[in-house]
Amino acid sequence: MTANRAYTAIWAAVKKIPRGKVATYGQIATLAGYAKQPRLAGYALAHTPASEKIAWHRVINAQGKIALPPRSAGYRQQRTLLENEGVTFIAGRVDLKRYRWQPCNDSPLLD
DNA sequence: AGGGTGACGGGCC
DNA sequence: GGGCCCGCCACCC
Repeated sequence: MTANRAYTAIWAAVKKIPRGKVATYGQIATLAGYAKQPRLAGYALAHTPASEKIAWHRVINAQGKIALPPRSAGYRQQRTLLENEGVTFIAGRVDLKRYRWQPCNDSPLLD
Protein backbone atom coordinates (compact mmCIF):
# COMPACT_ATOMS: atom_id res chain seq x y z
CA MET A 1 0.00 0.00 0.00
CA THR A 2 3.02 2.20 0.19
CA ALA A 3 3.01 2.36 -3.54
CA ASN A 4 0.13 4.71 -4.15
CA ARG A 5 0.70 7.30 -1.49
CA ALA A 6 -0.64 9.79 -3.95
CA TYR A 7 -4.05 8.15 -4.12
CA THR A 8 -4.19 7.80 -0.36
CA ALA A 9 -3.33 11.43 0.18
CA ILE A 10 -5.92 12.57 -2.33
CA TRP A 11 -8.62 10.40 -0.83
CA ALA A 12 -7.79 11.64 2.65
CA ALA A 13 -8.23 15.21 1.50
CA VAL A 14 -11.51 14.42 -0.19
CA LYS A 15 -12.87 12.87 2.97
CA LYS A 16 -12.50 16.21 4.68
CA ILE A 17 -14.91 18.02 2.42
CA PRO A 18 -18.00 18.72 4.51
CA ARG A 19 -21.47 17.77 3.35
CA GLY A 20 -23.12 20.39 1.22
CA LYS A 21 -19.81 21.81 0.06
CA VAL A 22 -17.58 21.16 -2.93
CA ALA A 23 -13.90 21.44 -3.71
CA THR A 24 -11.97 21.67 -6.96
CA TYR A 25 -9.43 19.14 -8.14
CA GLY A 26 -6.68 21.68 -7.80
CA GLN A 27 -7.73 22.46 -4.27
CA ILE A 28 -7.71 18.80 -3.30
CA ALA A 29 -4.36 18.21 -4.93
CA THR A 30 -2.86 21.09 -2.99
CA LEU A 31 -4.34 19.91 0.28
CA ALA A 32 -3.00 16.44 -0.35
CA GLY A 33 0.47 17.87 -0.79
CA TYR A 34 0.46 17.71 -4.56
CA ALA A 35 0.08 21.31 -5.56
CA LYS A 36 0.09 22.02 -9.26
CA GLN A 37 -1.11 18.52 -9.99
CA PRO A 38 -4.88 18.66 -10.30
CA ARG A 39 -4.74 15.86 -12.83
CA LEU A 40 -3.47 13.59 -10.14
CA ALA A 41 -6.55 14.32 -8.07
CA GLY A 42 -8.75 13.39 -10.97
CA TYR A 43 -6.75 10.27 -11.60
CA ALA A 44 -7.06 9.19 -7.99
CA LEU A 45 -10.79 9.81 -7.91
CA ALA A 46 -11.28 7.80 -11.06
CA HIS A 47 -9.82 4.91 -9.08
CA THR A 48 -11.79 5.49 -5.91
CA PRO A 49 -12.54 2.12 -4.32
CA ALA A 50 -16.28 1.69 -3.88
CA SER A 51 -15.63 0.10 -0.51
CA GLU A 52 -14.23 3.29 0.98
CA LYS A 53 -16.62 6.01 2.01
CA ILE A 54 -15.19 8.73 -0.10
CA ALA A 55 -17.38 11.64 -1.15
CA TRP A 56 -15.94 11.75 -4.65
CA HIS A 57 -19.00 13.65 -5.80
CA ARG A 58 -17.96 16.73 -3.87
CA VAL A 59 -15.06 17.32 -6.20
CA ILE A 60 -15.68 19.36 -9.33
CA ASN A 61 -13.47 21.38 -11.65
CA ALA A 62 -12.44 24.99 -11.27
CA GLN A 63 -15.22 26.08 -13.57
CA GLY A 64 -17.78 24.82 -11.12
CA LYS A 65 -18.77 22.05 -13.44
CA ILE A 66 -18.86 18.29 -13.05
CA ALA A 67 -15.88 16.85 -14.83
CA LEU A 68 -17.64 13.90 -16.38
CA PRO A 69 -19.53 13.89 -19.67
CA PRO A 70 -23.00 15.40 -19.08
CA ARG A 71 -24.43 12.32 -20.75
CA SER A 72 -22.76 9.77 -18.53
CA ALA A 73 -24.44 7.96 -15.69
CA GLY A 74 -21.66 9.18 -13.44
CA TYR A 75 -22.55 12.76 -14.18
CA ARG A 76 -26.17 12.26 -13.29
CA GLN A 77 -25.28 10.45 -10.11
CA GLN A 78 -22.82 13.10 -9.01
CA ARG A 79 -25.25 15.86 -9.73
CA THR A 80 -28.04 14.11 -7.87
CA LEU A 81 -25.87 13.45 -4.86
CA LEU A 82 -24.86 17.09 -4.71
CA GLU A 83 -28.38 18.36 -5.13
CA ASN A 84 -29.44 16.05 -2.32
CA GLU A 85 -26.93 17.85 -0.14
CA GLY A 86 -28.40 21.17 -1.07
CA VAL A 87 -25.96 22.19 -3.77
CA THR A 88 -27.81 23.85 -6.60
CA PHE A 89 -26.83 23.97 -10.24
CA ILE A 90 -27.33 26.97 -12.45
CA ALA A 91 -26.79 26.50 -16.16
CA GLY A 92 -25.06 23.22 -15.41
CA ARG A 93 -22.66 24.66 -12.93
CA VAL A 94 -22.20 25.21 -9.23
CA ASP A 95 -21.64 28.66 -7.82
CA LEU A 96 -18.20 28.19 -6.31
CA LYS A 97 -18.36 31.49 -4.48
CA ARG A 98 -21.16 30.01 -2.50
CA TYR A 99 -20.42 26.30 -2.21
CA ARG A 100 -16.66 26.12 -2.35
CA TRP A 101 -15.28 24.51 0.78
CA GLN A 102 -12.76 26.74 2.48
CA PRO A 103 -10.63 24.80 4.93
CA CYS A 104 -9.88 26.92 8.00
CA ASN A 105 -6.47 28.38 7.30
CA ASP A 106 -4.02 25.80 8.58
CA SER A 107 -6.10 22.70 9.07
CA PRO A 108 -3.84 19.68 9.43
CA LEU A 109 -3.70 17.07 6.74
CA LEU A 110 -4.30 14.32 9.22
CA ASP A 111 -7.80 13.08 9.57
C1' DA B 1 12.81 1.33 -18.18
C1' DG B 2 10.33 4.38 -21.45
C1' DG B 3 6.36 6.43 -23.25
C1' DG B 4 1.40 7.44 -23.38
C1' DT B 5 -2.55 9.01 -20.62
C1' DG B 6 -5.64 11.86 -17.80
C1' DA B 7 -12.77 12.94 -13.35
C1' DC B 8 -7.27 19.59 -14.40
C1' DG B 9 -5.79 24.46 -14.49
C1' DG B 10 -4.14 28.73 -16.02
C1' DG B 11 -2.82 31.66 -19.71
C1' DC B 12 -3.96 33.52 -24.00
C1' DC B 13 -6.81 34.84 -27.98
C1' DG C 1 -18.37 33.88 -21.86
C1' DG C 2 -15.70 29.97 -24.77
C1' DG C 3 -11.87 27.34 -27.05
C1' DC C 4 -7.04 25.91 -27.70
C1' DC C 5 -2.55 24.84 -25.88
C1' DC C 6 0.81 23.50 -22.93
C1' DG C 7 2.59 22.14 -18.35
C1' DC C 8 2.48 18.62 -14.60
C1' DC C 9 3.81 13.93 -12.98
C1' DA C 10 1.93 9.38 -10.78
C1' DC C 11 0.20 5.40 -13.00
C1' DC C 12 -0.15 1.62 -16.01
C1' DC C 13 1.14 -0.97 -19.61
